[in-house]
Amino acid sequence: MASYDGAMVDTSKNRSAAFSKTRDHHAQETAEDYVEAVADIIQQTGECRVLGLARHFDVSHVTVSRIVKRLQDEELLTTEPYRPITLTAQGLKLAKKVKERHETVYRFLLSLGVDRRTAEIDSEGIEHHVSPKTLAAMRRHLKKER
Amino acid sequence: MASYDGAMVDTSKNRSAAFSKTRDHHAQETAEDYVEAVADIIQQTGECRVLGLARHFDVSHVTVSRIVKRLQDEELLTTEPYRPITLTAQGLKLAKKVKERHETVYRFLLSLGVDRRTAEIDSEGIEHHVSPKTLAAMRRHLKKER
DNA sequence: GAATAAATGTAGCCTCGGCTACGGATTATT
DNA sequence: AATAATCCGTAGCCGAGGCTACATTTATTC
Repeated sequence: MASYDGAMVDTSKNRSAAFSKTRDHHAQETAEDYVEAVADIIQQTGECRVLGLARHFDVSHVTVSRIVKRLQDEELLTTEPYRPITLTAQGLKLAKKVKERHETVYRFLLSLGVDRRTAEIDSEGIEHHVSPKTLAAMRRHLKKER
Repeated sequence: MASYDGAMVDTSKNRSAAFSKTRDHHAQETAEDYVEAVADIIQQTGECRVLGLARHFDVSHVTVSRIVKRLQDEELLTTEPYRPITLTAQGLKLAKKVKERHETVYRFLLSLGVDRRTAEIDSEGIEHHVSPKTLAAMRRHLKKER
C-alpha cells in the first residue's frame, strides 16, 4: 500500500500514554463536562437541577442523576434528593480550569479561521485531549495574533 | 462567581451536535483507531494479528477480539478464526482518511511548537474531534507556514 | 386541602470496552 | 509424532453511560 509510506506518526509503538485505559479517561471527561455545565447553569439561571443538565446534554434525567451521584462520591458536587446541585470547592476549581481550557481552545479555533458554530462543536470534543503543553502553545499563538 | 463572567463559549444551548450520544460517537472512534492500527501493522509487519492489536493498544486479546468481531459485522475488516486480519475496501478507505487526518493534526501541533512526544499523544486524542472545516483550517495554516 | 403537574428517584434493561480464567487450535521444537 | 509454546475463542464478571417504565416528592393551581 503505497499510500501508507512516509507515515509521520509512528503508531507501531506501545503507547499506553496515548490510549491509556479509555474507560477511566472517558469518565474523567464526563466529570469535566458536568462540572463545567453545572457552573454555567448556576451562573445563568441561579440554580442547577437534574433536568437542566439533562436538557443541556440532551440525555434522560436518569443518566444525569446516576452521574451526579458518582460525582458526589468523588466530592466534586453536592446535592440532596429533589434539591439543586452545587459544586464543592474542588468541583469549582476543576470547573474553572476546564472552562479556561475550553475557552482557549475555542478562541484558538476562531483564530484559525473556523466559523463560530464549528469552533463551538469541535472545541467541546478537543478540549479534553489538549495537554498543558499544547494549551500553552495555543496561548502563545493567540498572543502573537493579537 | 466573577470568574465566569464574559464566557466566550455559550454552553447553555442544547447542543445535540456537540454532545450527540456519546456512546455511538465513542464506538466510531474505536473503529477509526482500529482500522488505522490494522493498516499500520500490516504495512510494518506484513500481517495483522489479534495479539498485535492487543499489544498496540495495551489491552487484552479478549477486548480486541470482541471489537474485531464488531468491526467485521460493520464490514470494515475480515478475519477467520486463528487467521490474520485484513481490511475491506471500506475499511481501507476509512483507514486512509483517518491516517491523513491524524497526520495533519500531528504536523499541525508540531508547527505550533509542541514537542514530538506531546504532539503524538495529543493528536491521538484530538483527531477524532476535528471536523472537516477545522481540518481544512489546519491545512491552510500549515501551507502558510511552509 | 385536594387534585394536578412537574421534577426526581428507582428498578431493570441495553451496548461498549475493560478484565481473568480456562480451553481449544495452530505452530514450533525436540 | 509428541510436547511445548503461542495464539485465539468463550464464558462470565465489572463499570460507564445510554434507555423506558413506574414510584415518589415537590410545586402549582383550583
